Amino acid sequence: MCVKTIGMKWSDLKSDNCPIARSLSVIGDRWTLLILRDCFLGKTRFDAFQQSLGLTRHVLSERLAKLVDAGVLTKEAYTKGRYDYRLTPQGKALAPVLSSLFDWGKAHVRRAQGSETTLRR
Amino acid sequence: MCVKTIGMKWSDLKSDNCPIARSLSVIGDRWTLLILRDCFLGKTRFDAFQQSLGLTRHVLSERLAKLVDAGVLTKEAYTKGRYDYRLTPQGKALAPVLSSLFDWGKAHVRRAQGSETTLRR
DNA sequence: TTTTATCGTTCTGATATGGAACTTATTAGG
DNA sequence: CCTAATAAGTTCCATATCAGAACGATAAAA
Repeated sequence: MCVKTIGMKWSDLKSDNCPIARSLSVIGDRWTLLILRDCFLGKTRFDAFQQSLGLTRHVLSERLAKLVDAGVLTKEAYTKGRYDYRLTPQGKALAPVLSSLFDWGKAHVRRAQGSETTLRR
Repeated sequence: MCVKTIGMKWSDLKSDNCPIARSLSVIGDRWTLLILRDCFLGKTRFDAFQQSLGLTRHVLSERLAKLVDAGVLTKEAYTKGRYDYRLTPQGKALAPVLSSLFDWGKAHVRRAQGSETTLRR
């Protein structure tokens, strides 16, 4: 199934023989799957992601660029300098991944105490 | 489905309302899903994971401890100071997650050029 | 008894992330 | 028309995390 490699780094995953590793090379970075979750929920804009997730603009910018580069999202200007990010067919094909994560989280991970903040800014 | 929170950090995910976010609080760290893949492939020991993945002992140690703490793996001494890590039922329930990642990677992520190292140490 | 294997911890330098301010262009309001 | 508010980043710096290597402690093997 998967072949042993030596001294592999996280950034080398994209050339791994294992499809799981290659998937993670695209969507395995911190925040990326949550960005995609928001995409499935209909969000398309930079600020919408940023406000929903609370990650920094810098990281969001990098993650979106990587997803566009990987063909998971498209970036289209709806007017000059403002963009919509939308799932490509390849991105939509991630539905089972998010779905299985949803199921597992619901069944097996209890909510920890802490900020129940439903607050909006 | 998921509730907006403000100024959320990665470490706050465990108290998020969204099951996907809570799943990622447990298995969303770098390397964690690859460690679990190896568990599904029958590996049980520290060095086996380390040699397979090439991550540092420090990070591996931390990830394993977190997975044990979360109830995804058990840590059992097979002799003093040496351990087997095995999937709990909760851990085995992650099979659909890995399966969907496998399918998506196989269908949608081409192998990049680069170290095709099938070498062993 | 010396060596080797296992399972870590510690140290140091590199990389990634968080937080905030700053840019540039675009609408919206008066 | 002028000003303010949005949108989508970029830049800067402090902190957190990671990679690489060395160090320890215990246990099995030679």
